Amino acid sequence: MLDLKLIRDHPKEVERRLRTRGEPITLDRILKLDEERRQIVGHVEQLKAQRNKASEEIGRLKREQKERDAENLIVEMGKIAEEIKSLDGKLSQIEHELNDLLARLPNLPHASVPVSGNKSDKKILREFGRKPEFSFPPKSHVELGERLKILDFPRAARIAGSRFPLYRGLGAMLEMALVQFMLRYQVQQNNYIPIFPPFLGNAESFFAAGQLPKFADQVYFCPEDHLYLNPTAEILLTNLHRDEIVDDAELPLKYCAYTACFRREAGTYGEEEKGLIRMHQFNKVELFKFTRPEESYTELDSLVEDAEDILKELKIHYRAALLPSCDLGQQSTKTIDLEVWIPSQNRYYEVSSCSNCEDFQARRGNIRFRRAKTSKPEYLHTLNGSGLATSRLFVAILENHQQPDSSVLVPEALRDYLKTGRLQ
RNA sequence: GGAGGGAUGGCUGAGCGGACGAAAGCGACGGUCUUGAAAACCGUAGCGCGAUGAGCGCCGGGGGUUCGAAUCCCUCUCCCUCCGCCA
Repeated sequence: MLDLKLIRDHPKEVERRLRTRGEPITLDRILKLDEERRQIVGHVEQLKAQRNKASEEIGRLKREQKERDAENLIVEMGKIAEEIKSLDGKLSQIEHELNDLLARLPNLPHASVPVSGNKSDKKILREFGRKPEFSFPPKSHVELGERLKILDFPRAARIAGSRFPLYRGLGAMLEMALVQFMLRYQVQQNNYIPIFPPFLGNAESFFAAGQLPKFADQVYFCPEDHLYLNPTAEILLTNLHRDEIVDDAELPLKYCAYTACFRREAGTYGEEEKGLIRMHQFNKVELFKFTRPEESYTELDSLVEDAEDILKELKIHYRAALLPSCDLGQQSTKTIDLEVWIPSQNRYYEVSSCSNCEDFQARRGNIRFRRAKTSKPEYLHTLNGSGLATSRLFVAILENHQQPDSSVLVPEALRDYLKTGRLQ
């Protein structure tokens, strides 16, 4: 959520920056509603002041047994009460629409973000390793998974439907090993506090993180219980400190969490997204930070590096890309993606997306901190990043480390978990 | 799923229609005292809108009754106790 004051004071500037996202955003309606609201508020507050004074007077008169004077005043106030009621009604209507419009506005892109309407205009920041070279035609993870009997899409479809994963045998072990390894690494090497959160959340939580109201159609919802299934632990972790004033001495707070993630993926198709690439359910270890405003961008850089550590440990070729303005998620001011090489498709795929949301979520969730005992609470900044999504990592490991005989070499870092160096 | 009891400031907890933005205690902050600290004593202090003013709003959320609601009514959410069911 953007600060309404900022919109009011610099409407043209805000509009221009929002439009770099490539959406035809206009603030006219918001500005008009804000103006109307302020007018009515002025009027109704005046009436309420009058009412408060009279009510006090009535109380005093009754105590002094001046029933008749009190009675007169009560009759007089009846009219004002009605007027207040009608104005309050109008006001809540206006505020409802205003808040809804505000809640759907995306965050302002950061100055360092490349301005472009073309998603391929990302800036490659750095690469690690190089594309593997094969002396044989490399197979896709789908084919490898079938041969090794570690992935079973037909049976997953029987149980739940298309786009659900089913890992079997060493496949199941590998998936769990990745989760274990990543969680342990981030906790022990990079000092994140591990969290095992609920996998469902309420509407308030989904609103605070920015998922609601705009993206309601992308999440699974249990209407009987008013609960939403977790699409990313970012949402759950954002709400760890909702409606709290965090102690300044604790900042920056670094959390990581494993969760299964569920997404409806409504409206996504694509021949190339075969196998595990885009699922309704996948596993992810999430990194999350609450920081002071002035340190959030250096913390974003270190968060990206923390996620990169995992790919380096697993010896997978990847690149880090700064996304252009048109490719930013609604709550993000700046996003850096990590993309791994997928040989069978001859292209890179995102396995991590690290974003600074500045105070966008903090404002929605009322998450603040206090610099000193006596100072005013301020909104803090929230950052999130995958560290990493296992399902796509699983694909990268299979395809990048495959051998001529269709076996797959297990990266050193995972061998202790699997008790074997090779999937075959 | 059934039956009850709750939700008040950083915390504990009183208030149950008018002098209440809210007693009291603890904690916090400032001061006095002290070589320093503790104790004691004195003082300050909630959050939001608004201009650091006036004013308005906020006692779990939403709605209602009333001239006036922390207080009465309806509804939702959450927590606790008991019964039932269950990994």
